[in-house]
Amino acid sequence: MSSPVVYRTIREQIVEQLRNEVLSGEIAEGESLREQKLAARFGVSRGPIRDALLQLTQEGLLSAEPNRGVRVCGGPSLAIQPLVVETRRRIERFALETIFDRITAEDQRSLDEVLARFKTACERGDMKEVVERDLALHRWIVERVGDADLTAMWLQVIVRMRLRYTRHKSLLDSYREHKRIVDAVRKRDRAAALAALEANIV
Amino acid sequence: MSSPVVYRTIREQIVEQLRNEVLSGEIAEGESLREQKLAARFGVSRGPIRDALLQLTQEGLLSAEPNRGVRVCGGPSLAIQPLVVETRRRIERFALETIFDRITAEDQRSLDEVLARFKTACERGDMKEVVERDLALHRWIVERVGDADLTAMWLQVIVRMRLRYTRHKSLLDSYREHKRIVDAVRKRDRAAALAALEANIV
DNA sequence: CGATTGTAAATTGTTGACAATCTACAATCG
DNA sequence: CGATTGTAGATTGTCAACAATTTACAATCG
Repeated sequence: MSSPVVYRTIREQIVEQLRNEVLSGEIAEGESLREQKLAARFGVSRGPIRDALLQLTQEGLLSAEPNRGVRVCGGPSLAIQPLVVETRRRIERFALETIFDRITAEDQRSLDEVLARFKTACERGDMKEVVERDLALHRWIVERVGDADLTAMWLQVIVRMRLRYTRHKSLLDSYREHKRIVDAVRKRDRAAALAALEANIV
Repeated sequence: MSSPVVYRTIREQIVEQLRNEVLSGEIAEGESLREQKLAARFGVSRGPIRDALLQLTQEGLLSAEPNRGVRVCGGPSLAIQPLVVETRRRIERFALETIFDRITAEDQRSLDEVLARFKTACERGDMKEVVERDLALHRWIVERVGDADLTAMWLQVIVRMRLRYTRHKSLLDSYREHKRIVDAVRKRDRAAALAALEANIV
């Protein structure tokens, strides 16, 4: 889980790069993405660009229309945030309950590592990385269940969630919330872990 | 909503055809789908086939691995069905509550029409069509909200749900459950509509 | 002067070809 | 005889080119 990412295709790399640029706001909402320009930028043919755009469209980050290209979606819908939050809570709660009794020492090390990276991101105050590392911890929990359907549902929910770091005085507050989760898992305190997890998802 | 479907691209057509074949079991679980064979079968180039396969992979029906093609996924995960059912219930309940006070006479006509089609399918006993028409009614409710994020989340849940018609003595029981929803909407009885909707999602 | 038509450029959708990777099987080795 | 290597065919990933559609702007019409 902490192994370096190995890319098998050009598309994977482009998907990840564009996804990060959209999520970080580097590419503005409403902006059109041009296949040919992106192909020139990445130095590849349009094929994998099209694939990447299609994937990100399916993921919910982009919005496509036949013959008219794709646009970056306006951020997640405000109207459904309560439903998104609740859904995410239930998915992650389900995941944590499912894996709780099978957490290994290696799992704990992975969690600690993911948490440490999150701490570093919070200390740096790099919002892009904070978001990435925050979600990485939650993703770790969901993926540990080993059910592709669960992971896929979670992903579709997470891209539609408006993360709110403004509720913290400092980003390290967010780190502490996550630490509470990881510590409770270490102590084998199920109730505390679940409570900490849910408290973090607002 | 009852207007005929107009395809803008070859891909759209292929997506729909393949999706139906997968959902109906015509293409068996675990079976590999070959781009070149499908291209020959549909009489088109591999491009739109690739696009269609990628889309269906993102939808959760297929499973892809770089350089190794795609396979039809084993049906929805059993382990997460309770979560799927609950999630779907909450999404649809949210949708019905949201639209309840803005149902127009035209909306009611659409609902009646969708319901009539479902009744016909149940009478015919054509399971493929039953499923399709069953979901069409629920989809109508969700889409009526007019929030793309909500619809997308619902779609990702619905493909992971194992529909259970075996709980009925007859398919017409399922029709009657749906009729209860539509009738309650007609009577403007919110509580009854919500109860009927949830009773149908098991 | 607003509406309509025509045209060129930009862009997407599709096609066919080549490169890269995988699979299956035969031949060789220890 | 099991393990390894080599080869051919199948298949996917990518590329470049052509066809189809859209966009933007100028010219023409009423």
